Amino acid sequence: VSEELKTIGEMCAEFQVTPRTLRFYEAKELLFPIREGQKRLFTKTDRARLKLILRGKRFGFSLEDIRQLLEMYSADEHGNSQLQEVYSKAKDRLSEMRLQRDELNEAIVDLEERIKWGADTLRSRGLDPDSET
Amino acid sequence: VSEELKTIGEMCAEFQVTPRTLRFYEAKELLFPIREGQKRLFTKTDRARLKLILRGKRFGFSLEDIRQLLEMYSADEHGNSQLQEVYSKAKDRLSEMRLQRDELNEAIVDLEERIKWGADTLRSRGLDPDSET
DNA sequence: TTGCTCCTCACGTCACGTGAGGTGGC
DNA sequence: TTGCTCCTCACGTCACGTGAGGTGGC
Repeated sequence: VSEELKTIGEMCAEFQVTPRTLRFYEAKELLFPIREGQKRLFTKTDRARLKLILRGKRFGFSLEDIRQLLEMYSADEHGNSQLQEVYSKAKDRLSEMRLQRDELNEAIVDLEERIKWGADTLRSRGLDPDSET
Repeated sequence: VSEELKTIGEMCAEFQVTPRTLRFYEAKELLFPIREGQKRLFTKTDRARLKLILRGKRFGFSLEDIRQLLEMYSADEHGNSQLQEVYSKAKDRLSEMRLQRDELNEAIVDLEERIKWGADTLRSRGLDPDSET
């Protein structure tokens, strides 16, 4: 189809990243856009990989971790033990994320209390906590 | 009491950080250990602050963000306008944290699905997903 | 010609890691 | 003297941010 390849600008718009980030990922061998002279043209595969990269980053993986994971995905057909490893790493990550969510909830409650205290303190000094001044 | 003050080594053991990290936080004015000549002695207050620093970091806040939050927790001494400012910044942080919690929940659901998919794929290849090998 | 998007260096930043080389007290 | 812990530079690293200076096509 005519819209198979995307420019760096189109990629940035679609994935909410900067050009620097995409060039950086290419330098780190996470993406492999077609080179038309100097210009880069990103394929469907690049877009799929970028999606996984950004997701991996949200899960707290380093780019090097992600690069290895992407290699495993491409060696999908012959990589049983590799898939096992990714699977078990993902499970570890999941429990870490659940822990982090619980801590985050605690911290939110904690900060809410502190903010209430701040508002009370300001009011006790005759001030309006939420004034625009 | 006699165990009020802790050395950098004791702090590192208690909080699972390196000496470099504690010195770095002091340089960035997040911690204020007593200086006995060259040596540092960390107070109860430093320990309370470090706890909050490490928690903030797990939530992805920058050290500068955290420094401002810490001011909120010791805002008693500050003037009215200072307290106002810290109060409104804390409210900003709170909404960021709520956003982050929502994103984290999304990511958890996302990863749970992928893990299920991985387990199914492994089983379809006649493998036990949760084997120890 | 003017705008727009793209490019390549290459230095800056943030939060530390990691030696190098030295001090002080049991 | 030997170990141990502490210290101060100061360069290295990771994941980019941010100009500087230039190209190519509508």
